[in-house]
Amino acid sequence: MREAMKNKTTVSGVSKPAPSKNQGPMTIEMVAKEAGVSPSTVSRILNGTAVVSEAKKKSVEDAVAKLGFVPNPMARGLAGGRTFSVGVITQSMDSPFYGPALRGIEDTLDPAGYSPLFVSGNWQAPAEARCIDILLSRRVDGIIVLTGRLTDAALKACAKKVPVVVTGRNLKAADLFSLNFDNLEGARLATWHLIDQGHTQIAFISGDPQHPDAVQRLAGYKLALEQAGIAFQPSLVVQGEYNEDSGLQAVLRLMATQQRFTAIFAANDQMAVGAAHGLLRQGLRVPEDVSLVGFDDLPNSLYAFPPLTTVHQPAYEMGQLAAEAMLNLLAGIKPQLQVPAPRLIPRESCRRLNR
Amino acid sequence: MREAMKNKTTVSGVSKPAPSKNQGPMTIEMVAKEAGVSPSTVSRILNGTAVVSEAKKKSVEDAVAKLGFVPNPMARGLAGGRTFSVGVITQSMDSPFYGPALRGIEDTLDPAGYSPLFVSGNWQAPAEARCIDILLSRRVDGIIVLTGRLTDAALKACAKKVPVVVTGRNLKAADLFSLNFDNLEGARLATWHLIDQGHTQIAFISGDPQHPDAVQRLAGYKLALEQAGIAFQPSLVVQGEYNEDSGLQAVLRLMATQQRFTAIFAANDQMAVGAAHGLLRQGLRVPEDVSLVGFDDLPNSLYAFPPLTTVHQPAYEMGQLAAEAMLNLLAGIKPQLQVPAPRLIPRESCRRLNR
DNA sequence: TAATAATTTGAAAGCGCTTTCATTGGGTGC
DNA sequence: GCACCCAATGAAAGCGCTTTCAAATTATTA
Repeated sequence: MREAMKNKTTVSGVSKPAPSKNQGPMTIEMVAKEAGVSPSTVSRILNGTAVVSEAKKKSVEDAVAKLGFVPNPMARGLAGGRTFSVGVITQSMDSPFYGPALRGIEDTLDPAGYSPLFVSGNWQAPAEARCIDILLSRRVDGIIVLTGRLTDAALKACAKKVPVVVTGRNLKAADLFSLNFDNLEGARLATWHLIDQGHTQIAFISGDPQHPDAVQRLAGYKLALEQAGIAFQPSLVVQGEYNEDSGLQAVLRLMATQQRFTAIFAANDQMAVGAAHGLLRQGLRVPEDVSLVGFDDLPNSLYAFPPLTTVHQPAYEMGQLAAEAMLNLLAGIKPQLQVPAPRLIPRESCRRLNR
Repeated sequence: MREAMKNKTTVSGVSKPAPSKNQGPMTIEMVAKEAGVSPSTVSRILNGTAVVSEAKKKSVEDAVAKLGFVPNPMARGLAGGRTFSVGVITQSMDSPFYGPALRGIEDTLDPAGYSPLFVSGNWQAPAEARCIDILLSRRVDGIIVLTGRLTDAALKACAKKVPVVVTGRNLKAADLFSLNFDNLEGARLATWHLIDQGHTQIAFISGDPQHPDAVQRLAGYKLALEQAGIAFQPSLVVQGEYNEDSGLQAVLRLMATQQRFTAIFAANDQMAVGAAHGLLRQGLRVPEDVSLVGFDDLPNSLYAFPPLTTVHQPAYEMGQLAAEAMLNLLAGIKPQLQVPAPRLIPRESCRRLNR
């Protein structure tokens, strides 16, 4: 079997376009002629839109293979009203956290014949709204929103026009599916891990309270404390902004208050890494002097110093799930998907407190 | 205004014919009517394709604004043969190195009215070839290839069909522009920095030699050595694979050889971080016992432990430049762009050797 | 076997836009 | 004032595909 000959659109080799008097781009009509049927029939076979006799089906498939025909998505889009593309609103193309989710989306959409269209909202509601406009103007068949700051109402309004899948929320509406990771439980787990190791003075570096997950994670922290019968101390909570530097600053502020603590739970890994630097700068070692737990399990956290104990958030799988949900929605099926439960990943940034 | 009626493009539902004349998607014809001109004129004004009287121009613009008209890209694509989208082949959506480049591309393309279409090649030539096929089948107006493993010939072949911009290479062809970062000079700089601090026994963790930049960086290392009159010792070179773990393994192998060295230059930051872990595991401190230099200046390297001395590679700017070059190519202009020179970023992972 | 229903198939009408081509009014030159 | 040219505009022909709609074919029933 010569694979090489099969596909003339391929670029991988030095493969020149076939010598045949390949006039301009290939059309469905040429396939029809080759197969000895009408263009309508070819279209029907290509899309599985109607029953066609086996014989014709075979001959069309042969013709398609022989000519290496690929339908023009523009024409398809124009005529059929579908573009086979789904918009994805992420916060930043290079976010260490959303990156894997994007990959999951791509990997899931691709085999289904859909292409993702990524746009960045940069953590700003107006920018995200603009993203939606751009995507709608590109006539995407659906939109996946990775968290973000849009109001629930805006999302529901969007879902009136195209199917929407959103992560990090809990809302229900027609043509709108939401996937939510259990941030509260994750944070509870993280805090509990520290408590379990004998810590009672646990500081918390929170994220921006504008962010629903930040709120949830704070709640999880409090819940664990409560379950352990430890009084919540507001002065042990310092706010960061989900990035490294803010974690570092948070630690500095925390230490300036003279508060005593033996452990820190940071609401995400980036802040935890920043915190580790802050501690070090103050002459404190992790985990000898202070235990540290993060949240997210970024790929990098395994190589943090020391390797960071954290709560695994399955970003790649979330991407896959979101894409799958979108495919369901697009197919008119109600998605029945569930996000994996949070899992604590113990590494070397914590130590058991011995009194 | 009833939103519910508007959405006839929805895929999931059975689209009903518009109840009233005015409903359904807006078309250029409606704008034409509103402005009292012909559709052709509207098109010409929208695209700036021909001279039109000021008066009509004004009235069309008003009509567009009033109706909130947005041209259907499918129709535009079909009729005009352009999609206003450019394909971008990256290696992985979540690569810490290419991420910023993607952002640069997005930021540059967007204001010009182009949308990027990102696809991942996963460091495999066949996958990249498939990416090209996908992009071509989507009828992108041009393709930006971020490094990758395709052969030069394949790229040139691709450039016969659409304009191509590629990073990490040096090739010339019609409708093909390449942007190359000076990896050799960067590596020379890094090595020289160590030499300058008194190191003479400098190990090198190389990247996969399949990779042109890996080869260049090795050459830069050798060049610096030569310039300093230090003999190149093959046994001080160990190969990694551009990821953290391979850096760690490389250090382990290096130490197993009993080779003496006071510094390591890793061909990228990820391997440098891995190397730091490997050294630590062997009881060696950075920089007290071994100085360490990386390459790339990943956002994260500032928060490595210790903050990593590295060679800054302007990924975001590279993305911008690539996009700009593509816009030039698309406009029929020959790009005259240049990549910024490598810059050493001294941080805390090196120390001066005092004898 | 005639008549009707069911199944395939092809012809043709768009989808919304760009672009060629022809037309309309002026200017211009003599 | 007439032939001629140029700029501005509109009519109409696609771009390549999907999807009616109706025709052609085959299966079923009386």
